[in-house]
Amino acid sequence: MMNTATRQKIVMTALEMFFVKGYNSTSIADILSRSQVHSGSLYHFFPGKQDLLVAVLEFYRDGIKENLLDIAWGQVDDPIEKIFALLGGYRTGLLMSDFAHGCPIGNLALELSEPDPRIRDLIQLNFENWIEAVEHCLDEAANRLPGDTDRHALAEFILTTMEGAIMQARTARDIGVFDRNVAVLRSHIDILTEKASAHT
Amino acid sequence: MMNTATRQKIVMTALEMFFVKGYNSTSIADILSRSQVHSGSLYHFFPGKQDLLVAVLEFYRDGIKENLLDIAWGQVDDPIEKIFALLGGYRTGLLMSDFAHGCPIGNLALELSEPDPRIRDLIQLNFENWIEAVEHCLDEAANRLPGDTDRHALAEFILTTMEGAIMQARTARDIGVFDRNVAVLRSHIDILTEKASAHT
DNA sequence: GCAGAAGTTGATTGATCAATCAAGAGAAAA
DNA sequence: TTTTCTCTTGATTGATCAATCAACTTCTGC
Repeated sequence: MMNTATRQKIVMTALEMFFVKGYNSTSIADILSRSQVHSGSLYHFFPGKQDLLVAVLEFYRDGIKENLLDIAWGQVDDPIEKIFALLGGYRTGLLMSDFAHGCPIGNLALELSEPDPRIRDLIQLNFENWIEAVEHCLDEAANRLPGDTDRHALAEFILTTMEGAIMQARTARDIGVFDRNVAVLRSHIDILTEKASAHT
Repeated sequence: MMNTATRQKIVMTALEMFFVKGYNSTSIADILSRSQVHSGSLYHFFPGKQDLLVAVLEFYRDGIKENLLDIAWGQVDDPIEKIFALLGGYRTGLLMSDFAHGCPIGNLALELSEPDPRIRDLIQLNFENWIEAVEHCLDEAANRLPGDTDRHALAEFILTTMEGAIMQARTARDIGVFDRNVAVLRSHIDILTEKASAHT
């Protein structure tokens, strides 16, 4: 796959606009005017709007480590604190954007009810990568959790908490909802670690 | 507010289409052809598309008890089981619609990032009513929970779990994700009730 | 029965949408 | 230099969008 400067500019612009305004509400004309590119160039690289979304999701998938995990985990070593640092990254995103940025993938997941299979698979893959990263943290902390803990299910549940907490915080425009949700999750994980340490 | 047969037919059709296809992806023409109503009649009752959405959200708000809670709780007395019966209702909706129906309000909440204040307030109100209903269940079961339980925060967390679980289940088209999420929530609440009973 | 209000019809409007395409510029290979 | 391929330009297309409106019918109060 070629990657000229123009192509990259289009993908970066589309990424931001799809994630803030949503896919359907972002017009090709929006992307063209924002990125200072003409329609012919866009359609030279992408057969249609859907293919542009595919490129955006592939770009996001390939950048999850550098652009999300490494930033959130720069200062953190403890695997369980890494999980909450990740959630804290989304908290910061909410506050800094005045609740405009939530979870890019979550927005698309609900907006595109009957999407192109390529798109559904990429959304699913982005979820799976996120879950896998959290699950890896839980694996690192396995000795602090009860032996029968289903760590994959717990990682899925942490994604669930993040997505639901963002949804409610954005609607209420109140970070308190987000914080209370994370606090309940924290208490659940605290209980698990206490249980595990009591059994040793 | 008047409520002719035509007006109601429009609201019911819009309700279903907004909730399945989303607001932006549902055109007025879609609603007109499905409801067998002509555009002049629609615009006689509603100044614009946004006002139709307002009417839909008001209708949903007013019907939450009869159309959601009473149905889910018909056979259930135990307050904690009522909560899981409510979640089971969404599970059934997912399965029966082949993952087309999720949570109507959740979809709109993420789709409309910068909505009309009336619309944002109505979405928020629908969330609050749902949380309040769950919180009332928790209040009924207060003696089975630890004394320091923040029941409002826990009710918010249950909404979070429901929304996040639906999002993931729809994306994966797999009810297993939903079930695992609910199982983790169930284990959390079980731990709380065990804790409370140990202290008496 | 009559007048005015409420509701209906459906062709039509202008805006905006995604997408097209012919013409040409620029770079690279021969 | 000539040829070939990649990339850019921007006017244009037809489809679809939300919304309008004047003419018409039905209902309601008197």
